[in-house]
Amino acid sequence: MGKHERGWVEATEKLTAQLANDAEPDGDLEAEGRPDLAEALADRIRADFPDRTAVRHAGNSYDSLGDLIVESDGGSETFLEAKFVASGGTRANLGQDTLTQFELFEDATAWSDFREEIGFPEDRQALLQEFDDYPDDVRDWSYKSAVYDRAKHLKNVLDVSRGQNTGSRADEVLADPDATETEREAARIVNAILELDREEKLAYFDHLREAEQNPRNVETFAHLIVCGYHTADALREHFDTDLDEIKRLLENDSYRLYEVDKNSGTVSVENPSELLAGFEWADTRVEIPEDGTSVSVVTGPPGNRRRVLNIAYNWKNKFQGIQTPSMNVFVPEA
DNA sequence: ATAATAGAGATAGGTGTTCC
DNA sequence: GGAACACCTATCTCTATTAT
Repeated sequence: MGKHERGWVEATEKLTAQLANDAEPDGDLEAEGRPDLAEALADRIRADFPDRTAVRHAGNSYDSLGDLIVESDGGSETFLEAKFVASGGTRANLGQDTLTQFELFEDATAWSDFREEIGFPEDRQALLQEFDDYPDDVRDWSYKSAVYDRAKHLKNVLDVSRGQNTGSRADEVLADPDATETEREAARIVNAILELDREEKLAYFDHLREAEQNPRNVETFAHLIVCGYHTADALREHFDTDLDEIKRLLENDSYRLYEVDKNSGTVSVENPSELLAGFEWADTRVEIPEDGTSVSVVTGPPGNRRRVLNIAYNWKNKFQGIQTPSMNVFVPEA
C-alpha cells in the first residue's frame, strides 16, 4: 500500500476503535478516513466480541502485530489485522527478489542478478533485433524501456487484445494461413522470447535448488503472509522479531484477519489458525519443481506434508520476459 | 461449472536527469 | 539549487486460461 493510502487507512482504523468503543468519533479522523467503512467494521467487531471491554488502535505497527486490539473480560486480547480491499483474495504481489532478500535462501543469487549473469538481457535484445520494421520512435538500447517499446510494437503487430495471452495469440497468427510474413516474424520472435524466459526461470530454479535454505526465515515468511502482511514494508516491519509472537497468538486463537470491501463495506473474517489447522511446523522448506515456474512453501513430516504457499515467478506488462518481473503469492484454500 | 493459477494492465511514488 | 521531467519498481487490481 502506497504512502498516500496509509493516511486514510490509519484514520479509518482509529475511527473504528472509537466507534466500537461507543466514543464520540474524532472529526479530523472522519475527514481523513472512511467513516462508512469504519462503521461497518466497528459493527462487525461489536457483534463478534460481545464480551469486549475495549478496542484500541495498535499504534505504531513496529511495536505490535495487528492494527486493532480487542480487550475482553479477564484481560485477554485479540489482535485484528484490518485490510481494506477492492476485490477478494488474500494475495500478495511482491518484488522479484523477495525470497533472497528475506534470506529464505542463504547465499543464493537474486533472480534479477541471475538473469544478468546468464546474459538474459543480451539474448533477449538479440531476439528483438531480429525484427527490423520498428517505428522510428522506439528508444535506443541505452534505455531499459527500449525493450518495452519493441515488445509493445510486436504485440501491436500481432494485434493482441487486452488481457489476451500473448503466446496464445502468437500461435494463432502462426496457424493462420492469411497472416503476413511480418506478422509471422513477430510471432516467432515473441515465442522465442517466451521460451528463453522459461529456460531462464528453470535455470534459476536449478540454482535455487542447490542453495541452502533458512528454515526459520521460510517459516516466518509463510506466517506473515498467511497473517495478512502482504507488502515488502509490512514484511520488513515484522520479519526479524515476531515469529514466536505470531505463533503464540495463533495457538491461543487470538489473531484474526478482517477484510473490508472498499466498495460495498462488506466485512469478512479469516482465522489464520484455521487455515493452518493440523500443520506441523517441521521440516519447513521451499519446494522447487523440476518444471514449472512457481515454487511452494511446504511444511510437516513425510506423511503429513502440507502446502502453505504458492509463489509464482512472473512478469507483468507486455509478456513474459519483458517488463516488471514480480512474484505472485497465493495462499491455497484450506 | 467452479476454483485455482498464470498472465496482464495501471499507477503511485521514488529516484535520477536535465534545464533554467 | 530546485523545478520539471523522464524513468523505473513495487504493488494493487483485473482478466484469461487451465485444472478439477
